[in-house]
Amino acid sequence: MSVRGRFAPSPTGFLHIGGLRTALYNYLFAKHHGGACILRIEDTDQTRFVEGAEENIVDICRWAGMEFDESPEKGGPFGPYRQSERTELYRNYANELLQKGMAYRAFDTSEELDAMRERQKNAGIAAKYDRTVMRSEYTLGPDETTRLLDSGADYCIRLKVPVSGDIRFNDIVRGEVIVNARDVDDQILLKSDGFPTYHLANVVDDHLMQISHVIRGEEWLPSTPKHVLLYQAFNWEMPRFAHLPLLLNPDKSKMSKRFGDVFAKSFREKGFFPDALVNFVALLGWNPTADREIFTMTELIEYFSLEKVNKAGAVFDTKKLEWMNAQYLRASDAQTLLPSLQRILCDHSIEISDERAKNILILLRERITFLNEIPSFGAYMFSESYEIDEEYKAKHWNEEASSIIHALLPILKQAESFEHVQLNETIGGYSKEHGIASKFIIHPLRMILTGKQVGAGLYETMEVLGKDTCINRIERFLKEQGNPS
RNA sequence: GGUCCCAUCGACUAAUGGUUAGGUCACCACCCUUUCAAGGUGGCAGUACGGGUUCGAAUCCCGUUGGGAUCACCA
Repeated sequence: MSVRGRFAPSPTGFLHIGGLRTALYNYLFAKHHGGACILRIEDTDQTRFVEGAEENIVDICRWAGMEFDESPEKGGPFGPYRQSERTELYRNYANELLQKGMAYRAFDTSEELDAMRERQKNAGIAAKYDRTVMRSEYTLGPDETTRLLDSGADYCIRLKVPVSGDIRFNDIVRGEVIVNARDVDDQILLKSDGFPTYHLANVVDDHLMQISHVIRGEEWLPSTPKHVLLYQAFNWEMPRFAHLPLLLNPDKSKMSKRFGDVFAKSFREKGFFPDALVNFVALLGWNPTADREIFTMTELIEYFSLEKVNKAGAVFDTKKLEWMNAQYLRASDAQTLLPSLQRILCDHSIEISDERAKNILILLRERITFLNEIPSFGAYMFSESYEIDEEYKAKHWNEEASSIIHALLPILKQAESFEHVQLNETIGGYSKEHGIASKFIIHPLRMILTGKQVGAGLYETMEVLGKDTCINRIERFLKEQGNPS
């Protein structure tokens, strides 16, 4: 039987980084087995619908390098892939359960339900729907039920959970899980607005869409027994379950906005590369060998296995993510990065040639984490109005430095080549000839040319800056300093 | 609170009964050096606790403790 996985998010907001990892694991697993990964939108809660959420999910997954085999926009043999377009289906299946006596109608109002929970809380017992005392069709009887139905009263359909017996299933990452039916609530399957709840819709769709593996977050583990009961009630073959460990805040609670931005798009906006994010997130809860850190999507697919997924939750360490991004920044082909860099420069109203952008990129990328740091980190590359670090200047600009630079200027002007190797010879030669330690030359020069004490090698920097620019900057600086009065 | 899940350095993890418990991030030191990085070398640091089983336990079993998830006409 072929592997069919699914990512089934609810369009209630921007895609969470945890959601991205769930999508990724589904994708990696399906692709590893040469199977299909489908996207299904679980929009059965009309009250929580958020405009644009579905687009964001699709957009982010594509950005991350995942292309679904079947989806709302792409279609497929088991569509539609939006649950709100399948409501008729769920109603029919709910009715089937009603006929089989595996489900029943309940007429309680939310106030009555609240009161029930209040009573149970006061009595110190677990909150659970009590079909023998609430206004279910069992307490109401057939006549009253029919009368209520005819009068158009609101009702929902609940799952009739057995009063005793074990419910068990085998989870690929957790092993066998056993729950007693007495601890399982009579879950609502069909809401009074005619829409299904997650539980019904997800079981019906996973069956109809022939999903072989349900890979989802650990937060679904407690409701899985309900799903098992549903498969049994329909007499359907169960998919295999795999509940993924949670992504955690630094304090080990479920990763949330409390500790910063957790939307996948925020990481994109900050400037993380999709490959780096995917690489990092893949290694949160799974690791093929632990003797290496950098993997391409193709390699992740090749090595992925659910058996090696960890059980314990994983703290999301932004520092390590940043390190990884820097690794990608350094290892990536400069030519490939060029379009992104040009876009960033364009956003800063900087217009330079590809050739020059590439040189700057190669020069600076060793000391930054994000591509988008280049405009500010390398401000002196793009404008003559870069600022000079006063502290750095105070430290390295004095009479001696002044005379050195004055003496060096004509030499630089005469220099035939401004390639860094040549500059090394020219300036290094001057240094040797006059017995001046090169740092007494390099610091003042760096200060004048870049304004800051952090940056790439000076000769390389000068080469990229170009002879004219360097000479002009030195002359201008000397002029400004020379006549204080 | 009920139910369920989990437990190796600060963090991510490797070691599926036999290792001086390994790697990566972070941190510290040193080297390199032209500043800052990067890179290199080294260091700090862990099997939550208590019982079993076994010749031998991070690994299997039980308990304790701790953490987490979940208990909606949300997903």
